[in-house]
Amino acid sequence: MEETVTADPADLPFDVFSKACPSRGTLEHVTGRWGSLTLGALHEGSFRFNELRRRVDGVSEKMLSQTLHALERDGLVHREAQPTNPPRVDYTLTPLGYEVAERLLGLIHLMEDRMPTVLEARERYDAVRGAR
Amino acid sequence: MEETVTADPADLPFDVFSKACPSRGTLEHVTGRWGSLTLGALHEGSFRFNELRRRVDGVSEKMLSQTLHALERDGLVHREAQPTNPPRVDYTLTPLGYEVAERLLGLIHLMEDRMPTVLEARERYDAVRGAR
DNA sequence: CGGTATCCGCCTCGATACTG
DNA sequence: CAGTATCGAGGCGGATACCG
Repeated sequence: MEETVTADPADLPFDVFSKACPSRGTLEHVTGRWGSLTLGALHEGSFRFNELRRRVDGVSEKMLSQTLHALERDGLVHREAQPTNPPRVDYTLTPLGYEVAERLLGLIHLMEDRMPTVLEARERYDAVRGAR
Repeated sequence: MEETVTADPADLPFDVFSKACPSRGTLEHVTGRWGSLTLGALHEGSFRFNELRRRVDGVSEKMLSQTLHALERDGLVHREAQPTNPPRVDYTLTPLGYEVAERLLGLIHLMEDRMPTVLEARERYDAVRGAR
């Protein structure tokens, strides 16, 4: 077993395939459109709000704020606010967030790496069905 | 075999953090609500449409169909239809789909394993801010 | 069985304006 | 700078009906 997690999945009480399981919600925060990109960015280090906003191309203030709150609540992101003027807030990953980001980035890099294959597959698919 | 990707990410032309990059779309198919669960299920083997529907608790016919089409178009899922009566269609992962599912499951299992920590973090967060 | 077509509510998301 | 408040459009997704 090359698993680094501690137990056999079948023995765990949390099964993401089950509709009611809270792990599904957290998985959605992590893998969601902005969640994945935010965690990916924070893996590189600490960011301030607007730095993050520029890094994650296309995210709105509202969605970034919402995303950060969800990730903070799940214990993946740490928010450090300094009561200065102008205010300064730094976002970093927690140890758990870092573990999650590692795996997420593995996935992201794999996707980026295999995009030529994906693009070829799309062309083939569209060539057959695209006559629509 | 540790890293199976071939190049340094910085050298690749596909950057998921860029709004216009097609890799972002594929990442969303993979990590999306139903995409991730569908790939996770198919990692266990071949499934027929309604088997999959039962396995992925809560998915509707429409969304499963839509999800499978997107994944097939991206070259992650192979669809094998037998022209029998009644019809029989089997879905399996392509080699690329299998690679992707491996990483995705790594993430999913980590999340399931760490849910106690997540749940604690939520309680702490809600205790402080929940007094709303 | 394995889907597609259509309708439609709701909730996400983006744009804008405003606050500390 | 670091957000919150509000609003309106659109698309996600469920329910239903129907086809091969």
